[in-house]
Amino acid sequence: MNIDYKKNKLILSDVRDFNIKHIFECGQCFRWNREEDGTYTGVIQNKVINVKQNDSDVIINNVTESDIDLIEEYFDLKTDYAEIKKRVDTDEIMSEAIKFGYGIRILNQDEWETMVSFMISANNRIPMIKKVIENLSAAFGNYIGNYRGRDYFSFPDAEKLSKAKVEKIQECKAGFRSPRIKEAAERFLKERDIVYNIKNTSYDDGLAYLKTYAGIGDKVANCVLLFSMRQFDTFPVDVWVRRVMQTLYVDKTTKDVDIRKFAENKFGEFSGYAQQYLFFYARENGIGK
DNA sequence: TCCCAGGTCCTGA
DNA sequence: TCAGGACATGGG
Repeated sequence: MNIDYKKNKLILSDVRDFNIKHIFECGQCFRWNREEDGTYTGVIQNKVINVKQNDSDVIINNVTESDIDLIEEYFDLKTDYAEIKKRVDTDEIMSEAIKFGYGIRILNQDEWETMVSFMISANNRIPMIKKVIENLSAAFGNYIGNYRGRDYFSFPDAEKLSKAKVEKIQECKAGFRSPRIKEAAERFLKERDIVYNIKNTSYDDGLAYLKTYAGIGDKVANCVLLFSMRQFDTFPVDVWVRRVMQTLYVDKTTKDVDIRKFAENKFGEFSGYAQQYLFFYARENGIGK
């Protein structure tokens, strides 16, 4: 892969194991939207970024040259996905799932944003989760600018949310999660360093810590660990993963935590990648539904 | 009207 | 420990 910079664009050429639909629609992120021309626009930190793909060329629009490191980190460009696929390709089911979602990459997202986003995901639908996050950003984030006729806002920081009235959070349609979001913001302000250090600590310690937040249970904690803390030996189990696992691997009575442990045992340090291939495969094909 | 959604929390055995 | 219900909100 090569990276060139030209006029607000980063051009990645000869990119392998990279597909924008797979990356942005495999359920790991909520702020990327497909444009009419097939490109995706989203927000990273305080930047609006548009991503276009032509086969093995990927064009990252609306950036400066100094954003190279950020982009490499965010899109996990230094990870060898060919190797990961080899390690996760344990049976025919996984082969099928990997073939289907061949261009999935696990994004390296911000811890705070991921914590709140997945708190919102509890007992909610993906379109609604996206809407609530957009509402919160518009209400409490900073205005970034207009891009292709739409206004964009940064994800609200903890300070702003900690000061917000619960009713105002509720107006963003966060429902019963509203007081939990405010509480999490208050705590995060004091414990920011602990949270940002979880990527350097053990999976077990990180999991235990995250679950002490109201609104973060086993599933959400594992998503946060996987999508923002580079803990890849975790296998979050949601309704889709539960269905596909119960259909294809374990019996119908197996509980979520036991499904997770079964998979973590099977896929080891690559569990998170396996989970993403399976989630995308199950959801796009309605497996178990 | 009822059911359910990338769950979590609380309660009562 | 563990099943069962509540929880905001909106779409099917």
